[in-house]
Amino acid sequence: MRLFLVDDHPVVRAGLVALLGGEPDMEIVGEAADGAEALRGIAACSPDVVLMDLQLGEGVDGVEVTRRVRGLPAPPQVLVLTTYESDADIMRAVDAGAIGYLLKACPPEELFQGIRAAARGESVLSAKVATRMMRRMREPGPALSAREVELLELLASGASNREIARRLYITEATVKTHLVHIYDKLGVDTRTAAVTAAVERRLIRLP
Amino acid sequence: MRLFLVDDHPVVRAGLVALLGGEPDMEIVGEAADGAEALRGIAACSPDVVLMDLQLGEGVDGVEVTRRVRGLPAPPQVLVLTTYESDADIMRAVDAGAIGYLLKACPPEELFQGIRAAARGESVLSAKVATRMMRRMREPGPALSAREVELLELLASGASNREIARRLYITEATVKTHLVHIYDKLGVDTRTAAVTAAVERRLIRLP
DNA sequence: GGCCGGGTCAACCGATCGGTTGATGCGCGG
DNA sequence: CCGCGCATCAACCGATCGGTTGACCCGGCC
Repeated sequence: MRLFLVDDHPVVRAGLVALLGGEPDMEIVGEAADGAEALRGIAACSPDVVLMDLQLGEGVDGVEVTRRVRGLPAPPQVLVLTTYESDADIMRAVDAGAIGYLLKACPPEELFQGIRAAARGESVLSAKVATRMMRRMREPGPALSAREVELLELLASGASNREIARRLYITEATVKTHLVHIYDKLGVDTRTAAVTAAVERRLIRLP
Repeated sequence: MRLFLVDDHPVVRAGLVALLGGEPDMEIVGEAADGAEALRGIAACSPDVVLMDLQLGEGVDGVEVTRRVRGLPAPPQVLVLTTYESDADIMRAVDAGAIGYLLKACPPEELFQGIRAAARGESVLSAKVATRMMRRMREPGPALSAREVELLELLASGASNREIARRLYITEATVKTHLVHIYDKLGVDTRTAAVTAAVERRLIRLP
């Protein structure tokens, strides 16, 4: 089984080489520390599975690399191996064509089995990730309306209700109504908590 | 040189073992995946340098472990080795008694030299971290105190003044005084704007 | 010793926010 | 057609926040 590693941390790459070196059925045919290097290397050495970190320092992020890798002719499977477990990260990675999502905190045996599963074309999720996904499925996330997101962005800039009203050509009363709905959907009860919750769920993005 | 590793990621521990194993002057005398394990292990095997991750999963965080380690009789040097580079993380780690702050993304050679420097009692910072510190020094930017950053983090969680007071064991009056100073230094006039400004300037980091 | 900055606290005031109830109009789909 | 969600507005109330002034203690520095 031919593996390719993409991770900007030399320590992590060394760890994977050390761990996977003990598995006789696995062979590491290449490594990369950033997106450009990854795309070159993967095209050159045609691995079976790519282990992909989502955060790759300054350049392109792992999601975009995953998307491009999956766009290659006869693409390898991409197995995400990262630190984070936010809903947004998971959804974006899966959307980009990743076949699985493992956390770096997972025990080595789970990693080995995950790689073998990915090579067979089976999906694999870390226990914590799977739990989160299931919960999200069961509880259909209260989607914010476009208008509510619009308010949220002004909220994040620190605008008062009056300023929001002026910028959106509505009255303060309407702003307050929207805010109540937003608090409700995000499960918070202050404007500040709403902003951080929205940023964490990547509903809005700070400049 | 006796080293102790504290990191909740098996992959990272394996990587450090693999990398440091190639250095003849370094010997890894113990590892731990969480705070409690770390404190027990360090007390037992008296290392020269502890490599400490700041994020340790569910339990105590690395900053608190660092503080307690430095409180031991004849404590080892603690060298932080982590992924993040926000001012808040750096300040809290240094405040807790860490002698250096390296990023996992740094090249192995920088890591080796950093460990040797830490063992000699010299401070060491990753290039990126050092750059950030220098810029902070040079810029007329009004530096927030450690206490103010602490408030800012609670602010970002959406806590009210009363909650902040309770969590920090001070009164609401003091909280308000701090907030006025924070608004002043960040050039804003609402708590929400303070949070977004702080996140943009990487004074704090959202979970 | 004296100065200064950081951290702590107090009292006060007006402005704003959080929460509620209730209401109107509009578009969409069963 | 009628319900439902979305967006809009109004009035009200208590709680909280933003801003000010003034005060104390402590540690570092000149």
